Amino acid sequence: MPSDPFVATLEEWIKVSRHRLMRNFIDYARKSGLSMSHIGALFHLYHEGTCGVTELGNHLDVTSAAASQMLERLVQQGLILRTEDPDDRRVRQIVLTDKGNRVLEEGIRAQKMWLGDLTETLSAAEKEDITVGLKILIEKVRTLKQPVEFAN
Amino acid sequence: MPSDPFVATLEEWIKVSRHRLMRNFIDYARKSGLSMSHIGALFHLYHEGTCGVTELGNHLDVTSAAASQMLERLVQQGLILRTEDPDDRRVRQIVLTDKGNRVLEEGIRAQKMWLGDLTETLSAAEKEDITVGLKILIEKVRTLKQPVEFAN
DNA sequence: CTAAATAGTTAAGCGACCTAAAATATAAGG
DNA sequence: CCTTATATTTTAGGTCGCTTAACTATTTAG
Repeated sequence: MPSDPFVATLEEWIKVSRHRLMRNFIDYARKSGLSMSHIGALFHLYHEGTCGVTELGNHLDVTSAAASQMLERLVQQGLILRTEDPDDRRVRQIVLTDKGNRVLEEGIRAQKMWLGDLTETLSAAEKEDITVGLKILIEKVRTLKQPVEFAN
Repeated sequence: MPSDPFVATLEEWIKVSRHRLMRNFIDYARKSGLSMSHIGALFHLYHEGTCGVTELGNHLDVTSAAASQMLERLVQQGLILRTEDPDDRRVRQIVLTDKGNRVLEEGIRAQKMWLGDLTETLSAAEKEDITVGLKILIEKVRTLKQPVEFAN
């Protein structure tokens, strides 16, 4: 129970929206047949653009052997592309394919539909008030130091 | 590219916070050693309070045999309790134990820490603006019809 | 009382995914 | 050139989680 009413409101909002995001995420994972590791890998690539096998393994906290095997499956499913780094031929450059990108975007679609439903219940004045607050939040989150090993 | 600036802002906020929530979630899943199904089951119980084996299987989209086996593991880990329904002795009543609750709350803590960091960067006026907007959002989400089979 | 339906568990088999260890290829430093 | 370090893959072996099918227990309907 935080004393700051702002913190209480923010926590409440995160709680409410987390329930929705989690459901979307879990349902999506099951429907797409992707494991936690797969999703972790695809999202890392989605945000980072490219990375090597060992690097991805570190990120997911598995051995490079495990990462190699998992990536092989993703290659076979056509979700990622694995090419040689011309600068250091020991390294593989992993990138999402168009199909991989589409699979991820699909997981995001359910959230957009939810937002659409939400928007319909709001008046113009309410939208304006919310927009003001969210714009501040977005700006601050962007400048906030990232606790994990990569940036947004 | 939505024409409504409100929708654009809301989508942007969800995008920014989703990145953070996903990372928290995936890291948490790996650290706690829980599979996607485990987490799906625990969260269902967290929100619903109790349910039967087959019911949970339907929710997670697996057979009742799979649900039974998974719940057996969760029982052994002390995360859930499985008792007989006195009204229909074929049915089992599944509930979270205190330990199960603690494990879930732990997954939520990382988010609270992030919010704490965020709060420190805000002025009182900014907090006020954000609070106004979020309170509207929370209220609307609460009254929004749930698309899935359960309520918040 | 008996037959059919329902809830859950158990058993066998399979694929996914992880690890450790060995193998392969490349790079970097004397 | 030779050694050592680095990046990845392959192999062998174990555990997990899923399915189908068979089985037990209980309830419901006739």
